[in-house]
Amino acid sequence: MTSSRNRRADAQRSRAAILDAAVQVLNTRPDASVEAIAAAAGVTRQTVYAHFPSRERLLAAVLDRLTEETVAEMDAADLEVGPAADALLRLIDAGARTAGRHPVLLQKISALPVSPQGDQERHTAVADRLKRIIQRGQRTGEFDDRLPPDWLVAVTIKLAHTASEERDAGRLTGEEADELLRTSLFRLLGAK
Amino acid sequence: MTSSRNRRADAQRSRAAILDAAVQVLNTRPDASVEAIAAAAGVTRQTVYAHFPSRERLLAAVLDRLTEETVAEMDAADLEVGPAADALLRLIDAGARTAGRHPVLLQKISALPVSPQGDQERHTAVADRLKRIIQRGQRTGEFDDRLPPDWLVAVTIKLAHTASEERDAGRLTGEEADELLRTSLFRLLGAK
DNA sequence: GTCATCTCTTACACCTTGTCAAAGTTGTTA
DNA sequence: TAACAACTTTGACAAGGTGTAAGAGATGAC
Repeated sequence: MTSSRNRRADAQRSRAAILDAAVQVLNTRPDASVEAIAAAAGVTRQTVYAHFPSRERLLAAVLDRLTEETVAEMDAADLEVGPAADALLRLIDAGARTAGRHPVLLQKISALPVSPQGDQERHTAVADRLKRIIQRGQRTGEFDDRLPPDWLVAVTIKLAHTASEERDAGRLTGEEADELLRTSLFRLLGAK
Repeated sequence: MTSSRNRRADAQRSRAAILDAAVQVLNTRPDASVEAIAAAAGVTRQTVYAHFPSRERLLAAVLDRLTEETVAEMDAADLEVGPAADALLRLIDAGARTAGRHPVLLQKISALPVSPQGDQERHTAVADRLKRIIQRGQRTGEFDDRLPPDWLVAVTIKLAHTASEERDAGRLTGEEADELLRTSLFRLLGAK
């Protein structure tokens, strides 16, 4: 739904290089300067400003890119197929995998002053897919339907984050985190 | 366990004024400059630096103060008394009340580059109280004991945050949020 | 090959953090 | 109450960040 209509191939390459560099640099140093990002992209700071009007908008574009990545990986996971519980776990796994590739970035940047509106759009992109699975599970009776889907969506995302954090902090192994997350989710959803 | 040994009354007043101002200013503008905070405290920027070696340490001190506040309110809630489920709800209520007084600040600052160590200490202060209740509930059979207390602590905190956010975002009323939180927590804890 | 587009260089204004030194002021203590 | 130490203020500085601007140079598109 966007942008690059009639842009020179040159410009598109620059934009992509900047975004790539931003993802990489910000992932190890979330407060990196525009200068540093430009340098990593092999470009001048002014060129960055030619593509993104401000640092904030650049960060927003980075988040958009990561969200697209995540959504794509989720959509490759055949969410409409099989038991809702399995689809749910596949979706969470897809999300965790892409998020795991950019741990620092997602941890630090997501909580920063980006746009509240864009934040909403990014959120709904993945939330919608989650909601569809939960609703399907409630329709088929796999999940209890006494809790509203929107609430369960929010809670599921938070639980997944919790599991990731506990694993990253070394308080749980990967298997422990997976198991606890699965058990907790099923209790919440009233699965089975 | 700290600091102000033999400090002039003057200095203590300044320090308190700075922290008060910081809480107030940062709550409406989380990225306020040290200058702005100093001005709100009726003090020069250099005076702030006389008390706190850096902006970061000032923010850490602010978080410490809010944590103390929260912990105090929690300890006033008779957590060792009555059914664990009730104590749990009282604790969450105490936390939500103090956190509700500084919504922006807690939302934005907590995720910022403060110290990872101090962050841990702050976290354990409230987590310990939560953990004690959960363990008591598991001992008495009020709660299921198949999930480890540390995990349940982390999840409970996250659920409480979720409820607050959904309420703040206008997607739930206060009562709805309370009810959903209660139901979800009890499912997770295997209450009853 | 021309032209519009994109990039680079250089430069600037402004803000913020952190540091320093010297001159004030105020609390404490004798 | 006088003297001293502790605290605050004023003024100034360096370093580094964001955002803007103009003009010269390079390069893709047609």
